[in-house]
Amino acid sequence: MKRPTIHDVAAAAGISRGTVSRVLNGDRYVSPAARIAIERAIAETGYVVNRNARNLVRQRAGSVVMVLSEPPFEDPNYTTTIRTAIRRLGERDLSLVMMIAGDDREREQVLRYVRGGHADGVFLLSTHAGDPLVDTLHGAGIPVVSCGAVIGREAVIPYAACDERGGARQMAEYLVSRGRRKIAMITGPMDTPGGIQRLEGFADVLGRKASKKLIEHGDWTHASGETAMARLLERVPDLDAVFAASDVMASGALHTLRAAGRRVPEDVAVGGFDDSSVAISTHPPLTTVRQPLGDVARETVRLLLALIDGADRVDSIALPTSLIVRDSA
Amino acid sequence: MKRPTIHDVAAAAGISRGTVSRVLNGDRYVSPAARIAIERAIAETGYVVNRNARNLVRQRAGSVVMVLSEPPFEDPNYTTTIRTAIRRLGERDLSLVMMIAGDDREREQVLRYVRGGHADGVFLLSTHAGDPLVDTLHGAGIPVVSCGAVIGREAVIPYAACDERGGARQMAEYLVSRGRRKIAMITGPMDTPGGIQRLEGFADVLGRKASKKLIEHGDWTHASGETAMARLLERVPDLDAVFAASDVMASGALHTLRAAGRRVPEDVAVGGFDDSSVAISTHPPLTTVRQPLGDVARETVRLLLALIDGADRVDSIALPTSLIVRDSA
DNA sequence: GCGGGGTCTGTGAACGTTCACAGCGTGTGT
DNA sequence: ACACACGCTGTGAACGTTCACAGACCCCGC
Repeated sequence: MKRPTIHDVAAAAGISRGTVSRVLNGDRYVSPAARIAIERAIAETGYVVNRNARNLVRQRAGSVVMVLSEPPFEDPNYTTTIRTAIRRLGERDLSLVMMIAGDDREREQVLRYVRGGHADGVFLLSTHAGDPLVDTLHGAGIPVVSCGAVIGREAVIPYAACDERGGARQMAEYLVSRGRRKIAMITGPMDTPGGIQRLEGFADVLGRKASKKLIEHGDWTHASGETAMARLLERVPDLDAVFAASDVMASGALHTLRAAGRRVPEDVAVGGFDDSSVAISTHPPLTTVRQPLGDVARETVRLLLALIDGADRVDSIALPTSLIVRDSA
Repeated sequence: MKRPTIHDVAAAAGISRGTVSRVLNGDRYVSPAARIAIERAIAETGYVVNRNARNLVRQRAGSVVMVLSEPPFEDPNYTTTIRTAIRRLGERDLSLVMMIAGDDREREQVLRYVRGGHADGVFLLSTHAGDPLVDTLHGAGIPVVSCGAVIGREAVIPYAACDERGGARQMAEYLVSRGRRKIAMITGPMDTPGGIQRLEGFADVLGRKASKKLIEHGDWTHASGETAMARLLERVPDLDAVFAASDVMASGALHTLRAAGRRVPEDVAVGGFDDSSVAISTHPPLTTVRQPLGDVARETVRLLLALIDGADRVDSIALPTSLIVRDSA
């Protein structure tokens, strides 16, 4: 009934537990005979190493904590990121513990958890500028990386992200190439990398034509896309294209455009960002920018593992996006 | 530099480590004087209990593993479920470890993890009928619950879920009450509770009018919604309503209907299920059935905790859904 | 004054590993 | 013949807790 320990394996194989530990950890210096005897004993007894004991003596946690900030919006992209992270960490026998840092109490909990040595590293997700947790975590002397840049802390928290700015440039260039002349933009919140950098990319291409009149700020939600579009139409009734920094906001813009009697894409072209599940649900389907989410997650984990392995610094990385052309532009 | 241990706290408070352990675990039988001395020492030293040591001696894992099956589709609902679960488990100082069981290798990994005593309980998510993991996990003698019923194992794996059948009934009744006469349905895969039970609820209301001609099966994807709708239109050109078992499939149906020149809702009413983010992105916005995702997750955790605490059986529960009326029906 | 129950405290052993160390053959170079 | 490295193995100590036990103290009733 009791779970077999390393002693049981040693006894079954007729070898000392030290040698069993050695084969468990892939040490060289163990004779072929001993190795196969032990491997058979492990199979027979169904032995599985006790992580608590191992981590206790090794002074490690054996896990990485992924910290979700709680944004007011739903991000369907989380699942891909989580999946990928689990996979990559699993290869190194690290488990992924999830935590939320939505309010102060939760931030305190995360901090205690990390300070208590319960994690070997921290994986930040969608953390916004000024989050108090960032500095305290970094100060705790534990490896911290972020999936997506942390605005204002780009230098201190390594990250992997998609090339937000380049992606926005792709979209802006595409709209221009299709002959659009008055192109507006609905940005994300300006304390997020997606909010700031997608606007930068837009401005890179449009130059002085990206006037303040043509810019509205949203908060990633459908509703904010609707109202931003309404304001833009009021200010610039003859605009012929709009680039929303997310598909969800683009779908909001579509609603407003339809209500105003504008045809898409004939009168107004609409571009989105993310290539989320919403992109193909709208009418017309959205031309959008796809992020390589799996790759971004994989790279983020790679950075974290490097830090855990002792690297004293690693370089952040931006991965290229791709333009997905559908009917809206 | 080194993390303070219980010995350091004991020394700082001038009390033995046994007593420190007692206040840590809320034992009665500790004098007020000792308690405050120790509490101050804990605060001063910044002591946090070492979970590995604690769990080692307690023979527990201190965590619950959430197992994601890998379905071919994206489920934006995961995040809500994960969030809620983390919250409730956190209150009991249990951490949430995520694992994926998409292929055999991963299932093996989950099994080893659980068999190795690395988890105190298992939280299944979106597991489909016939998943080999279910029986082996249950056989491992560890508490297992599921968020959403596991088809074919309802009796052995306790679960919390929304009232799928009742929700479908709500939608069907609503369509009938609006005067619709030829109502078709696009179901989910018939090895999932959402696939089976939503069809049952539909049949409950329509009775013999729910003929085979009016039923098509999808796989939750947008594309499957499109093709299912096309087949239905071919078979029953004069249908005046369609109920899709998910919003995503409903959005696929909308595309096909539009391409066929049908107006929604004038010619054909469309109903969805989930009230996901796509429900408000479509044109027209979807009338749909909302699941109380947070409550479902909370109840699932409650069941799991009860089992972990030693209950030998708990009762599964179904939570009521609500009809969200928008423009599509 | 004594037994006994309740409250509180300290101590030793255990949990299952890893790691450093010491030891033992066996072969190899001098 | 001797030293020495090399490959391999066993052993004891440690990691930081909890838990059972034993004992000290105090109060109460007789």
